[in-house]
Amino acid sequence: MKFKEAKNKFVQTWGALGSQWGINKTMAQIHALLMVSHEAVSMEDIMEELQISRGNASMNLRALMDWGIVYKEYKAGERREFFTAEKDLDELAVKISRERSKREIKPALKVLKEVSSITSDNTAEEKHFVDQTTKLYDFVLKADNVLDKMTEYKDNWLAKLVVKIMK
Amino acid sequence: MKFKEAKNKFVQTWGALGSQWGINKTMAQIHALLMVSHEAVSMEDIMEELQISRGNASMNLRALMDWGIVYKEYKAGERREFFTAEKDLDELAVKISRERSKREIKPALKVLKEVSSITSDNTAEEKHFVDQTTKLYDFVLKADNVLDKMTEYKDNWLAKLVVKIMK
DNA sequence: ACAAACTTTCATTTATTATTGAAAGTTCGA
DNA sequence: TCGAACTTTCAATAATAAATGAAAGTTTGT
Repeated sequence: MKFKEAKNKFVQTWGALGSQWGINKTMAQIHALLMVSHEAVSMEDIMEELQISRGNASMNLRALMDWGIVYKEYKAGERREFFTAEKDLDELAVKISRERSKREIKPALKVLKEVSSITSDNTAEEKHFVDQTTKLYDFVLKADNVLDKMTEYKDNWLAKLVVKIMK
Repeated sequence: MKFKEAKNKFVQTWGALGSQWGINKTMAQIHALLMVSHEAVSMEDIMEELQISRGNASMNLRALMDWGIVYKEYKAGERREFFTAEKDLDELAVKISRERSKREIKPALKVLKEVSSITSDNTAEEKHFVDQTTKLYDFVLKADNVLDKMTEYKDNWLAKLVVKIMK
């Protein structure tokens, strides 16, 4: 396989993977492209390589920056902006975890707490509902805490986790 | 909040969460509904509660059964089929992890291995590509192994992980 | 072997989500 | 302060994904 082909395959695969995890394809592709670029890339070049419009590039770059995993860079004497991705994988995972926790898990926890707190008539049906949603709340809370704790290690957290868990 | 309202809110929330994680809304809603039902539910009742068509219900129940997190149940003297969800959360998490690993992570790993194995000319560009995709391969492989190891505990794995990790 | 009771399939339709591109906005140098 | 070079916004459009529903399929009791 030649470099260009490999790069393209990587970008496509990363994009498809993104879709399956609820991240829009172009966003994941831009991220992939920046991850494997050895130097910062202009919006123009991103548009060209991925064959996407200016608006699309702009919006998804903004989203990636909101996630904190892509950065703007300014080059001396250049008017236009360049972009780079976070390339440290531990850091990348930490940021993605934090964002998903904040955006999705925390709000879900809030709802779980609410719905598990209804004052139930004691029908079997309602008792089961309260019981099950309470368990779910506890479970998700615990999982969220674990994630948080793991990412606190920050540096090399996955490797450290491997050590802890394998023995 | 009344029971019916709480149940509905839970089902809606679970559905929305599903979407954000790449699982279709109805599939997640059916799963939510079954999770909090104290007894097996017929297809007719699912259609009624979620206001969906027969075809939709059938297809998503099939998908949930393929994931191994919803089961068919037969009641004595009843012609129609009833459905229940896996209610043990450890078991549920294990099954979801296994499936996502099999369907998404493993294939991605295959591609990462491929693209990181190109014979690079030694341009900085190509060297960086090989380096970065190799790192990514190692990272994803390690993460997948951790997931696997964790779910091997099966019983109460999250609680055990909490113990390991917090100290 | 038939028909009632039920489930599955899949071509068509509908809903959702992503993308485009042109206009508006911004920044910077002269 | 003007205008060139660039970026952002957002209404319109296109692409994708999900849902419908009627026909085909299956199972079971008689």
